[in-house]
Amino acid sequence: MPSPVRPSPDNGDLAPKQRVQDEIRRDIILGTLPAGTRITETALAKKYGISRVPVREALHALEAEGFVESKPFAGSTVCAIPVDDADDLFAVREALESATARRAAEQAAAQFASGAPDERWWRIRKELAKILDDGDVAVQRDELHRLPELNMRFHLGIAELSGSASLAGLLRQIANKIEWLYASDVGSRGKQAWAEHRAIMAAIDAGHSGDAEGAMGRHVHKSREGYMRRFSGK
Amino acid sequence: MPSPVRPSPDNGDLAPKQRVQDEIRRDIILGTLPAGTRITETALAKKYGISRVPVREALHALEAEGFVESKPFAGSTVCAIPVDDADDLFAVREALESATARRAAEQAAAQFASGAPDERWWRIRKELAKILDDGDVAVQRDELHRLPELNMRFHLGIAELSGSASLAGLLRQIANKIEWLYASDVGSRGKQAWAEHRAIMAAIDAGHSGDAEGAMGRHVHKSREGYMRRFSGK
DNA sequence: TTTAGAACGATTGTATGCAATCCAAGTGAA
DNA sequence: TTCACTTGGATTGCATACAATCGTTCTAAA
Repeated sequence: MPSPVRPSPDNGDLAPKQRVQDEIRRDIILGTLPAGTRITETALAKKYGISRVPVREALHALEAEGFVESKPFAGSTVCAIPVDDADDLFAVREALESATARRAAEQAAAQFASGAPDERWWRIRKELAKILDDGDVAVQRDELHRLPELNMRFHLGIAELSGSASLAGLLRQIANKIEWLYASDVGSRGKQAWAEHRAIMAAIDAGHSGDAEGAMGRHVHKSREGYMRRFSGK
Repeated sequence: MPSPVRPSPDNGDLAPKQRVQDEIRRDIILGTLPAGTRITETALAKKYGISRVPVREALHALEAEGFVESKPFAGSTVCAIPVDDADDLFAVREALESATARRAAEQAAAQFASGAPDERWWRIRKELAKILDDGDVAVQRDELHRLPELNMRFHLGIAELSGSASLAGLLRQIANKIEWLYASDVGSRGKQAWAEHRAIMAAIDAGHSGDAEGAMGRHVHKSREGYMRRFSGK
């Protein structure tokens, strides 16, 4: 049996490589490892009590994700927060998520049309339902610190529902960077943003691809404006 | 001295890991390794005469790029060509490259304004000049098979010129997938598309960020329409 | 004092060996 | 026949050992 409750997602049963990768990424996003920090495989291996090999693979993956930069035979350093790219990243995200929402709606329509229920589709759909419920509870109880993670899982879930692995992969990358942009100011995207998720989900469930695309586009656009207003002062 | 001419980019002096990674990606894009092909580390290690470790890292990188899919303890398989995602990938690329072109123009303006010349900037700018010249020569001689690679290098070069590592990284990912979409039909994007590159470069050099953004956006949009017309029959 | 050059330490890159895991074929009894 | 179980092979995941490379520092000569 898994532990009944996970206060912080420790992922104790994951493969060491994945565990280390998630841990380092988290440390970078939360600022525990500030930009410019030098990272060596040996030090991390000792810290986590494992060999260099999984650490090495984790670091390479994080390099592909844009969190660390490594030079051959010279070690890795933590990249700078892409704060200058914020507006552009949001622009790309807007195009990307509009597409995933529309495709998710198309998938939903196909799902209800054909009599053959797709196991995978229903699993994701049920998970999204739970995410929405959890978010509503969090809003009611004013536990806004839980929203960022739930928000990310919602958007990635929609991407999964779209059935497109390449779009979902791209979104994962951008979502990580945007989470990094919000840094420690995590609890501020607010209740209004969360409320919009229900409308997006409803449009997808109804199979209204145009509505879903539009709702998601406006939703992301508001996020973008909110961010730029608060952080960039524009 | 490096070999004077490289008929096909063999990259004989790169690190084994990088070499293998590029080779496998190329085999996948060109169709030598069709979708669904099973890939094992041992087989590749024997094929390239190296150990499993660099092969393993190359495969993980290709998984992050979306070319192969691996399951724990079960091996990897070549992913399917994301042909259904073509239109969406082009849409994302349009947003992305509009941003890189605008930022590249801003960088150019800053470059000419301040008296301090940036070594890196000029290196990339000179490389772009050479790419443009090579492309023109290829067009004049009707060697259209050379255009796809030059085209990719031009667009990635503009991204480098933008100075944004995160945007450049995203474009690399999308560009790989789009090259995959064109598959073996590589020589067909035509002379007209290439001619537009000069106008984009001129707008960037002039520091006209709006013009650069617009020209690049229209350029990519035409590519998108061309692709969808020829391949998707829409 | 300055500078060219060599030697050293630190770090990554690669190779090999072993452990963990999964899948499928085979085996036995109901 | 069918189904549960075992068992074997194949494959990846990890640990350890060694080789290649880069920066720096120290030295010695101009």
